[in-house]
Amino acid sequence: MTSDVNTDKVKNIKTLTAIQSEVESSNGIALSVDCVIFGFDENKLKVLLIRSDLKKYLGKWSLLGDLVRPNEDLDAAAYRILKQRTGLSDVYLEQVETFGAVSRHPAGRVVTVTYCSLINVQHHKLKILDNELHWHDIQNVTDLAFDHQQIYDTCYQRLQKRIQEHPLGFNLLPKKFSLRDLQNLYEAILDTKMDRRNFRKKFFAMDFLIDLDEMEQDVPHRPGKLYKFNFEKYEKKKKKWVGIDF
Amino acid sequence: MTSDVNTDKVKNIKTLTAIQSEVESSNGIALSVDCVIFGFDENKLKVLLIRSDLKKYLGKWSLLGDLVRPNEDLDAAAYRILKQRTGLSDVYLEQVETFGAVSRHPAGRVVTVTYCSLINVQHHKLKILDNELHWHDIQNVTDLAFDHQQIYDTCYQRLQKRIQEHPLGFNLLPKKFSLRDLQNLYEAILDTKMDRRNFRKKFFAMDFLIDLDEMEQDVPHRPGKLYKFNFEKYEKKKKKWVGIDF
DNA sequence: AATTAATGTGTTAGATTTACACATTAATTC
DNA sequence: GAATTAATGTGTAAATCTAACACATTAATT
Repeated sequence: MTSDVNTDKVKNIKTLTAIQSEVESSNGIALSVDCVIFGFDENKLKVLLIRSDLKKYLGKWSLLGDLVRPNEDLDAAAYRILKQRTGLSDVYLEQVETFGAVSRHPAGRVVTVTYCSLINVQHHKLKILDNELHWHDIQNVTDLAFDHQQIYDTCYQRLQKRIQEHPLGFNLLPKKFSLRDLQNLYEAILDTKMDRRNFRKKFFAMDFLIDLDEMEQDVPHRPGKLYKFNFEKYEKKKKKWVGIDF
Repeated sequence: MTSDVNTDKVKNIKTLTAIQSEVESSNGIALSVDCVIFGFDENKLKVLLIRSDLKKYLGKWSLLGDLVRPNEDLDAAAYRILKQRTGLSDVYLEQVETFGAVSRHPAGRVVTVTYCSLINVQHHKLKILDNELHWHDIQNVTDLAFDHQQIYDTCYQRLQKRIQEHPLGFNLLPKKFSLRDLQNLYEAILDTKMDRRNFRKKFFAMDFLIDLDEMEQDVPHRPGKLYKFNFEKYEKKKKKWVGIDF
């Protein structure tokens, strides 16, 4: 790792100076978006972080973000960041929460709208050649720059909640996956172990998995069947709600 | 009702002109908060709305909101609006979502952070003397100004979801309530009918209700017992999570 | 004293969740 | 190529939760 923390290798990403001048010139509140980008690889949940380019946070990791442009919708700004950093468009993206404590940013008053994104690491592996941009294991995400630790924690909790109630997880997996892959994903995100038999029963009972009549290749044991998720059927049949439970 | 839509009876609420000048002078993005304030009265869920003070939306109702001040946290801005409009502090308040479509506000680029609040109508009944500020039945909330219909719908859906998983409802009830009151509340918010016996069984099984050994007064039938919610016990015992279910 | 309109309680069938055990398969090893 | 290994794949029984449903009780009213 280099310590050249002011490098700006990706075009159109604003530097500290740009943020400062924007905040000062506006004489008001600047608005940014920050993205918590999750991926899943080697049966581990990962998050994409970049070195902070602020001296105050030298060496610390931070989320990917940028100022919102004057004529840009919030979602569009988040998509722009994703596209710039991962090369991917057409990915899952959801707004989570807006953080606006007065002193959260050293350059001035910057309110940030945060997004959670889930991407399939396979699809863009080759795009990340930048030393300053890195996939981090979930376990090692501590002490981020700014208030990014709090933002990250919030987004991770949101992910844990949402993945139990919506079929988000498939955005993190290859198109074809085994039930073991799926269970590994859930175990990684929820940080728990589940019973293999009950897990399968659960998903088969939902009846949203399409059996592809294909088998895993190149596994050092009995290969499992491959499935894909039936999003069309899910959209038609999804639950209205559950019941009182707290 | 008067059509004097530019009246500004509450001090410190910015007018259209103020917003316009703020947006123009900032040469960037203005930030506001909007509050969806729910109340419960006469067994109906209500929402507090005010007449829009913009000519474009003459006669339409809108949410309560204001620009965020340069040195004000987002939550503080939302609390300020609540306090100004209802006289209440110490109320339930939760950030829901931020809306920032480029053309959502006629005065320029205004991004708004929206909050959902639940208040006990009994506690402040006397404060609302302003004709332009009104409790609306949930059923009659249509065609709001700006993008406030979308914001309201989002907050109402969030409320429906959250009340099933967290003890939010008690913020809308008197301190002492009967199980019938509680069921009426749930039925109003979720827009459904529930079986009285199963509803009681559910809440008794949770074991978070404290029997006050008091009875309803002045009811034209057999009075029911009064209860309060045991927040301390809830905080200690609340669920970690549920399971995969979609 | 009879009527009314609620509250308060219990049971049963069905569905869901949990815990748990054994047969099967393909790759690997000997 | 037979034995071994390390997975996948399936089934069942107990316990819990949910949903549907009926009758006795109470206080106010007639």
